[in-house]
Amino acid sequence: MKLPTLHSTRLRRVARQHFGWGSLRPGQLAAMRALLKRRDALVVLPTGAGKSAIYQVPAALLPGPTVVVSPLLALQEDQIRALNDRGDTRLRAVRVSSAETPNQQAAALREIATGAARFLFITPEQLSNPECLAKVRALRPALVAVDEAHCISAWGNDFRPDYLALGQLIRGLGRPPVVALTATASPPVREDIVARLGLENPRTVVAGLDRPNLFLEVAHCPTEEYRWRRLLRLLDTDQRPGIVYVPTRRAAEELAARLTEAGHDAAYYHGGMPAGARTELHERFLDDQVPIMVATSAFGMGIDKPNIRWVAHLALPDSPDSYLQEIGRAGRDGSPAHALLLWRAEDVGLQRFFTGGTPDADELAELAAVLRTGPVTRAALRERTGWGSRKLGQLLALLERVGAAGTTGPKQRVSSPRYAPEPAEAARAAVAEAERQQAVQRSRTDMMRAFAEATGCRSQPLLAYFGEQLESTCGHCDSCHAGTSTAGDGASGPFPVHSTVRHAEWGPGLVLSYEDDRMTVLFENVGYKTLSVPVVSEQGLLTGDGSRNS
DNA sequence: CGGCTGTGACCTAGGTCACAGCCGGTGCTCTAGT
Repeated sequence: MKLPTLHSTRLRRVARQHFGWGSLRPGQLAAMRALLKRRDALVVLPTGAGKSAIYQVPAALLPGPTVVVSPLLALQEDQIRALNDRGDTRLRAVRVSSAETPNQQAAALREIATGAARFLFITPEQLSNPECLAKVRALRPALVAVDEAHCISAWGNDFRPDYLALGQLIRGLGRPPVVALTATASPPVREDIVARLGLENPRTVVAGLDRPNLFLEVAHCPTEEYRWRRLLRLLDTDQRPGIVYVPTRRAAEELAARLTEAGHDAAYYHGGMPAGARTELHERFLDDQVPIMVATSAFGMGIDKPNIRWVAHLALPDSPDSYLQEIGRAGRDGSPAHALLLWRAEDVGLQRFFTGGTPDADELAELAAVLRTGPVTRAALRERTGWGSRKLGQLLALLERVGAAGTTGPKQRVSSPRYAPEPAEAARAAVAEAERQQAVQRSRTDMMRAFAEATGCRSQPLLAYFGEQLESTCGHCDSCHAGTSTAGDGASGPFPVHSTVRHAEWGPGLVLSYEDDRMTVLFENVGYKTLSVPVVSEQGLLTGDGSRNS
């Protein structure tokens, strides 16, 4: 037997003495050791599996403060409270955000500088302020933890553009080791996180995507009335509490009212509600005061509640990524829980809309031309073009992606890099890039629909999407219980799983799985595709390059 | 992309149909006025 290393021993001691954790899981320990050795890490673990510990334990041993980048202020408050409630001065956490006055912010930074506090919680938006970045850099952080790292991929392109600049901002902090943490990340999302954050040879820990205590059930609903009746059936049999996900704010309000009227006490939650009401509902839900929460996707990030008994979807989610994230909130206590997807073909239209349209090539060319005149701030660009910050951020992100824009200098001004393409060419490339992103997003929705329509074991294709192979049928889905799951074990084809292949039109791709006579391949440029193995073989659609990725 | 709502045509009464227009998720931050 291998002797524990010095690092492992120190980590276990801190975990026990400062956090009261008697044992560490192998995945946790591997990531912690990497961080102590100043190596980057990428951690994909379900919430509640001890993700936070992975940065908190090494943080207590490193010779400098830890900066925690976290997306939601409410989530930060929970995390800070959890640390400070331990009453351990070596683990004290403070925050810099719009919720603090300038005096409070200065006091927080002072506490870190004097060693009175060890964790600084912050948003990407704060770090993108050059003055703030310089102040944090002066604290000489020893570690940066990026929590809910999938936001980089999910939000960076349009919704919260500062997420895209995070890699650049971390370099601006002096580039300490970085750990990215998330609960779900399919292969392209992982690649995006690694590329965007500039992680170098990260220690990657992925575990626990299969959840044996979670019963997966899917029902196609021909009508809205049928969907309603199926939901009522769930409410008649299953315990509380549970979450119903709906696609729109209006649906959340209307469904909660209808359920309450039908005798099922329900509340609603969405992003359009006042902050105070949201906080109160969140707390009431955690405190078992809300038996049924009807919500949009705004509800859930950071909800670490063990006893959620079921999660129902009253629309097809936009991707297996969102789906797994949302159903993963059920049954964290290990007791039986239920994930019910009630979908209609009509649901897809809304997702198509959310994917967005193609940006205007003329506007992209105009912006690229402005950037060639010299470095400008985003504010100046907004004034000059008259576009909103959302739209500007979206166009800049695309231009940056094709090498026609870059952020430089301590003032974070945007300009055209040397050897940037001509504006017309940059616009053409940016439109192509936007179309590629949309094709990938559409293919995610296609995969979600394929999952819903599948007749075999549910878990096998779902986990295959995330690059995990389940050796046999799962035994905890509707198909397995109905006996319709075909034994998919050993299904194979002309190219090994996880090998790289090439399609004449679609370019390079990664073989994810085989099921019956079909195979799923993830292509860089067009996203996920399901192909017929006989057709692939007979027509020689794919060529392999013999390499195997891990 | 597709569902929902409102409007007008139809032609002699108010139900039916076609069609245009609108709407739809996720949160940070800063600022002005109470």
